[in-house]
Amino acid sequence: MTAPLHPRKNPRQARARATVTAILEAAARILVAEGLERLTTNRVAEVAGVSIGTLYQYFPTKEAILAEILRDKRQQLLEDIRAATAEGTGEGFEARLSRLVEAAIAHQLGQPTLARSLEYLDSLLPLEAETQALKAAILERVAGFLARGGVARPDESARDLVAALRGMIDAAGLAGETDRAALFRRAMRLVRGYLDLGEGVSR
Amino acid sequence: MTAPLHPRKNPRQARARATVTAILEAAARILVAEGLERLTTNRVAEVAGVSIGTLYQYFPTKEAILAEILRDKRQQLLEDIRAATAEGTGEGFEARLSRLVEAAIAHQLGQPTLARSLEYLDSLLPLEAETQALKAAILERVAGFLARGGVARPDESARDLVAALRGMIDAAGLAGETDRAALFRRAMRLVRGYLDLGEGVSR
Amino acid sequence: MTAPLHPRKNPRQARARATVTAILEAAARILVAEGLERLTTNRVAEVAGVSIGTLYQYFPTKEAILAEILRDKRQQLLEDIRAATAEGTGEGFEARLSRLVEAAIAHQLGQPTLARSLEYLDSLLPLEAETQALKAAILERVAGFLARGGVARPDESARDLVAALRGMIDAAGLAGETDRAALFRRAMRLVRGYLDLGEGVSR
Amino acid sequence: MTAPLHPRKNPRQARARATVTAILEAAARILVAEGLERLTTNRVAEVAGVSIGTLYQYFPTKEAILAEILRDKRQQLLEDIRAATAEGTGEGFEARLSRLVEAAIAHQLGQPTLARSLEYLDSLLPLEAETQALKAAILERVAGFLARGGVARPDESARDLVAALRGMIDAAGLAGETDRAALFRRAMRLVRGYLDLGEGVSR
DNA sequence: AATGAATGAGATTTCATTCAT
DNA sequence: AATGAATGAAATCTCATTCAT
Repeated sequence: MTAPLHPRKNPRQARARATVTAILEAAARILVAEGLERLTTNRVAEVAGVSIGTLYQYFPTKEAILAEILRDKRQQLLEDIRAATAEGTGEGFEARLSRLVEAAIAHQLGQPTLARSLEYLDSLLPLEAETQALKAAILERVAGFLARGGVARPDESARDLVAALRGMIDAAGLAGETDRAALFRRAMRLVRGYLDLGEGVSR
Repeated sequence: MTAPLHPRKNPRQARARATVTAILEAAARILVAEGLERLTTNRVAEVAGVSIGTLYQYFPTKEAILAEILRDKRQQLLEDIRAATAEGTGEGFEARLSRLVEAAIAHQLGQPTLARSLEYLDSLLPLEAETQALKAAILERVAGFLARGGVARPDESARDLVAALRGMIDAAGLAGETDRAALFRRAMRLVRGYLDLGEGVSR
Repeated sequence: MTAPLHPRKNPRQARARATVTAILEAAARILVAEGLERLTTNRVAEVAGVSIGTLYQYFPTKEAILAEILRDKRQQLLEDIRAATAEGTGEGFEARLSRLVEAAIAHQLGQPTLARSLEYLDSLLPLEAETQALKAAILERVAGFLARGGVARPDESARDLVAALRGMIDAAGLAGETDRAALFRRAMRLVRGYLDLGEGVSR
Repeated sequence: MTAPLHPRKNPRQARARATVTAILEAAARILVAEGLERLTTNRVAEVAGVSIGTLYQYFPTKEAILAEILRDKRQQLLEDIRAATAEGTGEGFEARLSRLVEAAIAHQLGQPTLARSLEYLDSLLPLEAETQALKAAILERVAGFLARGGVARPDESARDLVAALRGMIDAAGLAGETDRAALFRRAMRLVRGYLDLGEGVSR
């Protein structure tokens, strides 16, 4: 129930690191192609080309594998958001906002099955602190950015916008939409509208 | 996989109807309280107070039960949307839009676990035609409403708005928000902004 | 860890009761013939002639099966001891003592592997209250009997005698001894000696 | 099953001897603290501070480790019994008997978990010849001692007494008894009674 | 119509042991 | 001599579904 979601061993040798990578990639591949319910530890091991015993050397439970993937994805998103909202680039608020929305689209549009599965996972597992912290850090970063842009109630706004964007991008992905530029324009309209930024040039 | 998702029998007698209702309510209750992965057919039967054999008299598979619940929910949402967007009430576009958003909040905010589970189910199952048709009908109805309001690309806009609203309301529910009026105001801001309706009186 | 050791279902139909009996008998048979470490749930189901699923309908864990067997054995021993030490039969202390020793031999000598396994189990499992209570009841009954016979420190003496007797009978069984009369005479010598009863006629 | 239970290598070098000792001590420690079922070869290696590969350099199977521990314990008991029953010390039969019982208590009372596990092991494994021979040697030594004291059927008596004593001491240990002097008095009563030695001064 | 006993494929996980380095 | 990554048979247990009554 409160089983550890952390990896079991820190792989020391190069071979071991390759094995861990293979397992994570295999699991992600299955998630992308078939979804959560088709992902079994046996299948992960098989796709990764390792034995089931090896898988369990590095991950104490199936959930630990999934948690690791989710953590990786979130970590990556957080870094993209940091880059998009970084200070001192000479860019204005709106330019940064654009890059934020672009990052969200890049993060989500490619693999809707994976994104959906991970999101469902998040509500499913009593996720360990670090992954929850990443989620909080993402919201915090966005809220900070909004606050510097003069937005009222930045925490609430960050939550609203992140969730609305995710919903919209996810639906577009499921509907098979691939024109990122068009999606970006609509997403910007949504965000700017919520923030009462007026017409803007990016329209 | 290609098993029929329709109920096996058309319950004609009162007792049979009561049994079907009990099963659906039991399943919904489990979904609300514990989520999809804790829902087993044996548990549904137990909670419903019928035997597992009886359950399978009325539903050919577990998925059929879930599909029925999803169908019911969607049917209800469709009707609420129809009522909100009905013509000839003397109301204007914006008033109807408000009622649409209110319907969405009413539909989603109460039971986030249930809503999440059903949404995940939707992406999970090869859902049967009728349920998919309901989803399409909902989008179509919203698109028609938007078109009558002069919105360009109504299909795309309907999909965007429904998805963004769902994401935002869902996140608010998970975050424990209960102030519907405040949520409504922000949702309206989102929708009006996307539709470029200008400031408005926010109702 | 603290999983329930009680049966899962109370079998209502005759068939179900027969199944439970078959499972318990199969487990006991494996214990007698091969010992604890060869006993697996799959083997128990196979020997019982039921499917593994059926086994788990009635017993939540492997330990629950073993606990039930141990409980049954103890219950039976307790009843034999009660009969042996019952009041109002007109018998004297020594005659009852003889019957007590006879009961111990009858209980233990036949199936040394079973007895050893169950004893080891006892120290292994955090056995549930009822089984522990039976153990205590047995000691209490013997202690009460000794007290009525004028023995000092009856609790301590009961524990000593029960344990010493069990050890001796167990060793005799393992060594292949089958002459119960001879074993009985030595056991009586042990017990009478410990109790300082002098030569006695039963020698 | 028919695998050799002897160590694989004769550790000639000091380091190798230290490794073997570390492994045996680690296994014993786990046995004392957690019992047989928690003892795994990987855990033994970890606790011993060596790699699993190294462990298998010195012991062909897990059982070989356990057999070695049992052999050591038995060897030690045999030596204690030899010392207790040695001739030419000017002591009489009863004094030697006392020292025998003291040796048994010293051997068994301290670590009931270890003792239980080893005893169970004995009945479990097809133990290798040397360990069985030690067991026989112990009984033989006790039987010889009893024979010199004029006891009839010395082999049988040795088996009975050793087993009864072990049972009694084991139960006292499990019950948490720590007063060795009191236990010794009762043990002597048991032994003297069985041997018909009369009241005695109980030392 | 209803029951509930029974099924068994399949999932997760462990652990003694091997072998390339 | 030592390491530790890798193996895979085998164990426990679940749960959707069937079918005799």
